[in-house]
Parts: sequence; structure tokens; C-alpha cells
Amino acid sequence: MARDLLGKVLVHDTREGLASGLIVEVEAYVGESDPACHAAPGPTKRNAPLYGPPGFSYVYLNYGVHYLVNVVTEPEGSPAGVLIRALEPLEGIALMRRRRMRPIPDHALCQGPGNLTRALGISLKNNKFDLRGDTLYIADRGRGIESVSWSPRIGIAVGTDRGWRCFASGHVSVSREPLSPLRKI
DNA sequence: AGCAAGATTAGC
DNA sequence: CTAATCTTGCTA
Repeated sequence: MARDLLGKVLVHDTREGLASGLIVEVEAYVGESDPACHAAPGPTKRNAPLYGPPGFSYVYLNYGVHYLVNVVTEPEGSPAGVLIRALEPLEGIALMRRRRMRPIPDHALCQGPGNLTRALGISLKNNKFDLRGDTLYIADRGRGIESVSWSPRIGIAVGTDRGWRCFASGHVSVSREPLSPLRKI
């Protein structure tokens, strides 16, 4: 589930160095019946990773400008992914700032799905990566998120009825506050 | 072969 | 509020 990814750590280890951040905001895109999911039109070349085994990455170029990274969550043949929308920077902050090429406070370096891939140096080359590997991977460092909020997903025109965005309540690195949180746990 | 749209962001 | 920027997927 999307909730389980909150509090985990996304790490990208490259020649330039290692950068990582605590996952504080995600959105679920589930199945061909979800109109906002890239699997909605059925299998295509682009969404192939969604139909693959869980635990792999699905990276794509959005608006011709930003790379967005998902974690494939369902068994092979069942297309679903969780979009990572924001991280609290942990390691490699100097490297992140260099990649962002812009004066930004620490907490905002990985704020937003396009910004975090830029800060971590994630691109199309990282598509279909095994997230239990040693280049782009998710680590459990025993850190949890104490308070979680849910809201509709952001930036989409369809499927807004589903409250499948979840984030660390009130965290400074969350991309933005929800218009209407559905519940808090 | 041509075209419209898109899970965003920064700048005016 | 809008431009930027380009790949995918659909239509002809």
C-alpha cells in the first residue's frame, strides 16, 4: 500500500555521490479501472513496467520537462504504482543543491515529484530498476511517520474522486497542503 | 505522418 | 496565469 512507503528512505547512489530522502508524500494509481492511472488505456509501451513485478521503478517524462518516479506495487499482470511526490532530504544535500542549480532551503530540495527526481539525479535511465538493488533503492531505516493525512490526488483531471494521496501531516517538505483531507490517522 | 495531451514547475 | 518541452499514443 501507499501508506507503507511513507517513512521509508529513497536512495540514489551514483558516481557523483549518494543522495537520499525520507518519503513524506505519495499517491496511488491503481489498475486499468483508475482513469488517472497510466494503465487506464490497457498495456502500452510506456506503461509496461506497471504490468511487471512489484518492487521495480516506473519512471516517465512528464510535460517534456520533468521525470516522475513510481514504485510498482502489485503482482505481475496487475498494473499499479505509487508516485513519490516529496522527500525530506537526508544525505547528499550539497549534491542535491548542485543538481537543482538554484538557492533553495534544505526542506524544499525534494518538494514535488519533478523536483525530487532532479535532486536525486533520477531520469529515464532509472526506469524498471529493481528497488531492492544497490543503485536506486528503497531502504527501511526504522523511521516511521507518526501522523498521516489523506486527500484526493493532485494535478489530474480525472479520478479526483479517489482519496489516494497520503502524506506526513504538516510536514514542511510536503508539496502542498490538501484542499480537502478525507481523514487523518 | 501529424497532432493533442500530459501524475509539473518557475517566472512574469 | 502561462510558457517550456518532448514522448507517447491515437488517428488518418
